[in-house]
Amino acid sequence: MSNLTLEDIARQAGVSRSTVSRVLNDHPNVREEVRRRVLEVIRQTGYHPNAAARTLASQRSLMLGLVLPRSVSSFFSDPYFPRLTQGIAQACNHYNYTLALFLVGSAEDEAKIYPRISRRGLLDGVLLQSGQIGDQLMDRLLASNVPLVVIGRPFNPQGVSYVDVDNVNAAYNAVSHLVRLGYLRIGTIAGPDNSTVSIDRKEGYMRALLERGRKIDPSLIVEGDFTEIGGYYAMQALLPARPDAVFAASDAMAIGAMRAIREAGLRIPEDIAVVGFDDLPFAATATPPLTTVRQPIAPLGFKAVEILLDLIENGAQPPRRVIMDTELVVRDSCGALRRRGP
Amino acid sequence: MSNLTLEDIARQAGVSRSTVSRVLNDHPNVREEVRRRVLEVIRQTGYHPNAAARTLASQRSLMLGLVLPRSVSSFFSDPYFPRLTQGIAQACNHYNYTLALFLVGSAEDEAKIYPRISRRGLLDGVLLQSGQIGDQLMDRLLASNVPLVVIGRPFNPQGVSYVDVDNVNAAYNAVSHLVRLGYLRIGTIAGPDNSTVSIDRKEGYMRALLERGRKIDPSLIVEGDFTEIGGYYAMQALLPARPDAVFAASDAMAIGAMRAIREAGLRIPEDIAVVGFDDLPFAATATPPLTTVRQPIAPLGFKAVEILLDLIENGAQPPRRVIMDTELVVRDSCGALRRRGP
DNA sequence: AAATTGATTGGGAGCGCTTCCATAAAGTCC
DNA sequence: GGACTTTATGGAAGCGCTCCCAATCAATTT
Repeated sequence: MSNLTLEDIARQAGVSRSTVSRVLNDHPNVREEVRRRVLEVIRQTGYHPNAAARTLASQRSLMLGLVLPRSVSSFFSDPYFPRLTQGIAQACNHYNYTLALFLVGSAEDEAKIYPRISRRGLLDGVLLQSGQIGDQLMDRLLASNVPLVVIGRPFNPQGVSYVDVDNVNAAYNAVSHLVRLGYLRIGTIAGPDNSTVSIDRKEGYMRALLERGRKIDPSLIVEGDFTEIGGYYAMQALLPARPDAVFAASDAMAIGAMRAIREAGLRIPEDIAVVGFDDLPFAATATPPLTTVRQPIAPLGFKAVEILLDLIENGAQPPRRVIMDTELVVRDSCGALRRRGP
Repeated sequence: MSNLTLEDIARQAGVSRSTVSRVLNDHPNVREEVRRRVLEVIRQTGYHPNAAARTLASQRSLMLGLVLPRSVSSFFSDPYFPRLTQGIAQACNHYNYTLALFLVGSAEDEAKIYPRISRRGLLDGVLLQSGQIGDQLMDRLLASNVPLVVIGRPFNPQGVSYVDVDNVNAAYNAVSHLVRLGYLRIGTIAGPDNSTVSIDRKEGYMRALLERGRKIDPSLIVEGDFTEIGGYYAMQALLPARPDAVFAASDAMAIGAMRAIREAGLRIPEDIAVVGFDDLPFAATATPPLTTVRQPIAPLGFKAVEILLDLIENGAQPPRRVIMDTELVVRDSCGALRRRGP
């Protein structure tokens, strides 16, 4: 269709290339009549400026990268990531940026992807889902000087801009709620110990218990991997410890836990109460409906983009930090609607 | 870090720009010793070629676009899309392409996104999830002459390359299975009538019944929207027609239907058997485990990329078509394991 | 030994845009 | 009404790469 160039448009509109460029970029100082004439030619010819040429000349690609590291690339088994991606994509649309998606599936992928990310002239900035502790990717990106926003607090946050929710506090509130309802043996299905999310949520769990003078019983703490099936196995491992309530560090794990509880012939919440984390759509329609911590996943992604654009515009110093609020959504699975706390 | 250019590398290695370029692009006819010397300088300096300049000079961006149209942007509520995206991303990694993701969330988004997609010099090709019938996007893309592969048969497939599964046949097999099990009032929760997937699956449903001399009872056909909640409401609408089996056009809807059935105080599969479509991970862990049609979602995405690269390489004529196989996965929800067919 | 071939290398012309600078035209001021 | 701004436009120099073409030189052929 259009192998047209600025030059062609300029000729047809009887102006110079510069003027067409000004029109294209909404620069002031173009006579209204000229602007109209140029726009008309553009419309008629169906001209679209060449992105690569623009990027090369202006040194801005209007493109952001979203990197989902290997450790989380089981990924699309947890609806958290699609939601996040959606929020990010919305923000990109809104601010007229293009989103490049990098799913790191393997070490091999990582080797291939990294040069592409750090290649100059491709991305104006990078969003990185924080992964495992010890993941090299963040350090490499940081070193490459690309504007970078991390989603989820990195283990080593010096100089890094990131967005997150206050996981400690959120978990603290959820578990406190169980304590108030009078449960005595409250367990937790934590995430893998090598991520800050997991650590923070477990921390909140422990703090809620300790503050009420409860002891921490290690047999009531098991580790899952944020997936349904992981929660299922974790719950099976937890059952012998006879918990009367469980705080799962993700909704997916909570659903798995509920399946394990039912299969063991126990009732929710009468025998074991369950609280999750995320408030994904299926939490509300689970049987029974899941009490859970709502975190604003898509808004988190949206905000991350806004911060990234700020970094691109105004430099990365000082690092920006945004902590978003969570909310405990009380439904049936915690027994609050049936039981009275002390 | 690197505002280095080819020129700098050339100077440091004592060769010309051309030679460095040859090394970078694995051209033959570079003396082994020179190649090594150049690579060493590149390694030492941490040089990465500028993507925009490359694209501009070579007229290839090594970037593909994935467009998910508005009609499916409820999107991440159905795990189908994440899976598909994953398959596509894998293929992109494998073939060293970068993936740009375009989630069309609104009419406004579409207006903003379309120019970006058709802007020359950004994408070498486009993957489009087929959306509603009458969606303009495909026609516009087709008209813009970008290499294009559609995922899911488009309503008007002339000249279009696409990948799909044989939905008619897959549905036919699923419903035939229910017929063989002896169910007499087999209903279906179809997808919205404005997409080819829905039409094909409904077609397969009807064909399976008609071929066995059954009548089509319109009250046994209701429409969902491929979501869990849509399936839930559809099932509620279906209950008065007293079906003894239901074929849902997606697993998400099947899950919703099962919830509605349970809430009505009926048992699965004793009172109503359920069959889904997709075989998403949660199908296996549903209660009872869901009998469903497995379609190779990620491989479909992978294949779509391969076809697209073929189009880019060898031209779009003739259009390529790939239909992948499905498989009926028999679990508990259809009652096959308890009941004997005639 | 002259001619031909083939493998290497360098030079230079773009790719299609942005943006700085110079220039021209049109106001503005006392 | 001349000196000075302000506004609008064109020209040209890149942005950093690829790739064609010509040049060089060694190896091979006749």
